[in-house]
Amino acid sequence: MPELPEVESLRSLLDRSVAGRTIVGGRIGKKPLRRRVTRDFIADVKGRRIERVARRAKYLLIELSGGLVIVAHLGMSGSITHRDAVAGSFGLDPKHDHAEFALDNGTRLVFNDPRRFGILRLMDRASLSTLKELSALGPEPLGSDFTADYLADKARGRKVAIKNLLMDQRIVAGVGNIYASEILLRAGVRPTRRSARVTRAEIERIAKAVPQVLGEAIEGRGTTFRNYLDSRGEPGRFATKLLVYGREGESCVKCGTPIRRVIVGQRASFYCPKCQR
DNA sequence: CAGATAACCTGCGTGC
DNA sequence: TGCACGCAGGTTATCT
Repeated sequence: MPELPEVESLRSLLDRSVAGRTIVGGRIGKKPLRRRVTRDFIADVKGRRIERVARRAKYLLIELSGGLVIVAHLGMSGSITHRDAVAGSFGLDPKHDHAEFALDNGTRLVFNDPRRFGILRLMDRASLSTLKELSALGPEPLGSDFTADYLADKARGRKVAIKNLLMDQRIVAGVGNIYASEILLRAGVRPTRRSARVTRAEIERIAKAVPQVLGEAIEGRGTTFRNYLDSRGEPGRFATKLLVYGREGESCVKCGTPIRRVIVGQRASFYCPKCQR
């Protein structure tokens, strides 16, 4: 479920709550995650300290002492919750807990993912850059190398719909289905437009909207559209700020025109036919 | 090569 | 209540 803002919110919560703690034990579930088989690496992380929690695109990087790092991707339905010894399961079905790390203060980190599209693996920090999934990623959307010039260059000659271009992690890393619709509303561009046909002025508006929308979502601690919860079991606050996503038939907040829903690249997309051309 | 499509999973809401 | 169906915030494999 999570896109960049949800992962970044998780990162910052975890960095404050578990950095400095030592992993004293845990367990890895029997069912493998679908995208990457998770071997039982509890013995390898036991006794190591969590130095910091970082992020690259939608990947969470839990850096451990001794040069190891736990790479986690939440897929469509994953979450990582930080629970104390007496806390419940945060409403998550324990049968989808795939990993649990016990910390030296009696709390634990739990990776839960019903659909098992996520990734959880342990690697050497030094070999992180060789990880295929990470090395293919485009620039961070909140970084200085994601610019209108860059986006214009990537859009040039491309027939793919602009919304698909924004969701292509090799172009820019972190935009997912919800925020792509929100970004294009703010930029005033229909999601179906072929990338090569998007004008320079529109590209500039999109390049500006990307960090704006993602930044505001991070401030709101992400979006809870259905049931996503952060590491404390709390929903994100950005859901109330979604202006088009999930609002088919509702009036556009800017002009009152009914919001439309179309499928672009197999994904539901929402737009205002008047505000977006 | 770019682009389109199917596939990987489980759960939930809807309508009959 | 049960059941079929459509839908879900991601990514990859496999076609044309």
